[in-house]
Amino acid sequence: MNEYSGWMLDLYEDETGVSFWLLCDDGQRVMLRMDFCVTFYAAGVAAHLRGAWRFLQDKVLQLTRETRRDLFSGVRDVMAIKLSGPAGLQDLFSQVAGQFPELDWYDADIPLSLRFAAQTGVALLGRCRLSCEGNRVREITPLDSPWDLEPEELPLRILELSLDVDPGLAVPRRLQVKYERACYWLDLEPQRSLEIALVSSLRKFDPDLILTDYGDTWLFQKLSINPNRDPAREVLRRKAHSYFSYGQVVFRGAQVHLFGRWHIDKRNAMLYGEYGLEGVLEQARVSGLGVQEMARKSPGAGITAMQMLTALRIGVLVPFVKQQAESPKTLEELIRADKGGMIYQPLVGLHEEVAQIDFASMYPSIMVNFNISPETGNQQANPAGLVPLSLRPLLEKRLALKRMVSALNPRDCRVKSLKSRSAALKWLLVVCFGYLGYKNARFGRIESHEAVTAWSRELLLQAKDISEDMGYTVLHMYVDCLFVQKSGCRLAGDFNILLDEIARQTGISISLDGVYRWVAFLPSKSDARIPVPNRYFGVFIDGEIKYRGIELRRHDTPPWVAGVQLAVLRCLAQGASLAEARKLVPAACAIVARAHKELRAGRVPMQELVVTQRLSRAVQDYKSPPPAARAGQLLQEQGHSIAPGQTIGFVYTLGRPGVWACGLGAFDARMVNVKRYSDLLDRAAASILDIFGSGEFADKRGLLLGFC
DNA sequence: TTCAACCACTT
DNA sequence: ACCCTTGGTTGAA
Repeated sequence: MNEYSGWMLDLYEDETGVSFWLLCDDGQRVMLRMDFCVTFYAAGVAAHLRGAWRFLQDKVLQLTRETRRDLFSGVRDVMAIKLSGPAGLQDLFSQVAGQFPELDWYDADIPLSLRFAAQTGVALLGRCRLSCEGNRVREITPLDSPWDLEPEELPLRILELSLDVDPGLAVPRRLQVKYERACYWLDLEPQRSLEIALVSSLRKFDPDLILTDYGDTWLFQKLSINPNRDPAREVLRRKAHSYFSYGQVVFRGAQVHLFGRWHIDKRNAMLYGEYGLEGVLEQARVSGLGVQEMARKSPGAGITAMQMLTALRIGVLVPFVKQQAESPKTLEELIRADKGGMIYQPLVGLHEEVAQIDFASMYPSIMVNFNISPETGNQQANPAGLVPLSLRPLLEKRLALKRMVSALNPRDCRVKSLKSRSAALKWLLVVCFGYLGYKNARFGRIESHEAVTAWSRELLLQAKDISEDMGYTVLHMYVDCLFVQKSGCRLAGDFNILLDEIARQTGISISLDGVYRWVAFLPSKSDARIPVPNRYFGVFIDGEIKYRGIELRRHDTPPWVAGVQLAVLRCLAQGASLAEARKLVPAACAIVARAHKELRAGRVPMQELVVTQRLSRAVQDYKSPPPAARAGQLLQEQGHSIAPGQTIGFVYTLGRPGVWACGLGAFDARMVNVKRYSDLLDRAAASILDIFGSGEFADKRGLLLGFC
């Protein structure tokens, strides 16, 4: 008998059960094998079940009759289909489900790592102790939990590979290799020598993680080496695809997954930029999904995984496809229910003595506090539902991490990692609400979705009433935040009593985002009398600038325009009060005027003028192609492949087709459409400056140009 | 010049 | 593998 202890790095099916990799406490990386049975279920009318029984009889380890709970329809008689290992489950299931489509199928598509976590209590990235005979595991015990706040640090060996240029824009020539303190460049040609050098680096460093730029979409597509730690495996390749999410088409490049070690392509990872590697690991840890999966999938996949794990633990069947349709509604109910979050239009203009207060994780808190779940009838009195059960630990962990951050000195080296982890958990929480209303979610139900928004409106109105009772004026409310004003209240402490009272009465924690020196709520651009929600900017008492909805926040604002807009804001932020900010308006105008001059003189670098936009469809499917589609067409004519959901970078140019696409080769600076950029800049400047004067910014600019 | 269709983005 | 509106551009009358 051998004993091992360490972290579970990787887990995948093999011929007889599962293979997994352990990062041992003594630094060894070992591969072990374990017997592992898997079960899935079918339910339905007896005749169909008998047919499926006969079909499966000689193909599986065991067939039994059991009773299990379906979240929506209650206890059901089911046929349990047990296999001796996960290998072949997918094939068998698609065969039998194809033959007997009338049956309801359960637990048929649960990721292996979740089954393993549910059965053994050991999750990926978790610590465990093992007893083995040879390389066969006989006993496995968890040594920690994904909910530990400060897990022992995982001593990962990371190898970084990055190209000298974006292969979408130019032909890469060299590859940078980084490992611990080593850092060197390799030539990409001849490929044979590159491969020999890489194989030797892999052997020498034996990394747990290969972190690349464009590894998915380019490098590992091109190379013919096997970068796995498990040499018996081929890499797993997934094709590029586009899908619809968050109301838009998203393009995912092809993927290369490894066995025994991980590959993450930073450029093909969903939200890597938001929370980095720390965040990805945190999401993988709490969701139970593999690191390579979690990095490339949306947080929605993580939430689904967590709900599946909860279902496995509490013995609820996981439907193969969602069973529940929306229950019929009267027209009146439809109209009443079809509302999102509460919005109270802002009072357009500049304001002082204003605080912004936010409910913390409002929607998830509502789901937990009011027991919102498909099976609970959204009644608090019922036993805790599946959705709140899977959400509560997440919510509590994030809160605890945030508390740890605020207890530390901001310069403490642990802060960054804690913040990344907290941001990663936040995304999981945010997406959970959307999933309640998502038609293909396994555990969604539109009534629950609506119950959440109904509660959120109720709570916000409650907060408004409390504020007004306490003598504050509410200037603006938006979904989970409110802006309150009271003369004499200029410091954070002045709002404590209000915060305490709201938290006490609503039962949801609320925090002060900050107190503004001044804040501007902007009107609609088409009609200056009409306020628009959530379009504002302001300066907090500590000098920090906050802005929402203006050009700076948009992805398709060229960096140059965004930069000037930010410079204008920073200029105004130098004033200690609104009165002083007003005095700085001419200086801010001068910044804009100088920027115009730079542009006309051709001194703005091309990269600063690039607009990036996402294509929602194939280039040829546009009826009136926007600039990004025309840029895409140019690229396509040059032989690039352009897929829906892909992001295109382009510069506005003179004449037809009016754009130049990044990746086309040489750019002629004389082609820049100066008028177009000039207008974009004026618009961005006007977004900030118009509110400071009664006249149009454009008029003042004309005057100011005379001075400059 | 006006207007409706179309499109991308934000929260 | 999340739902739903506003600001801006295009292209035809």
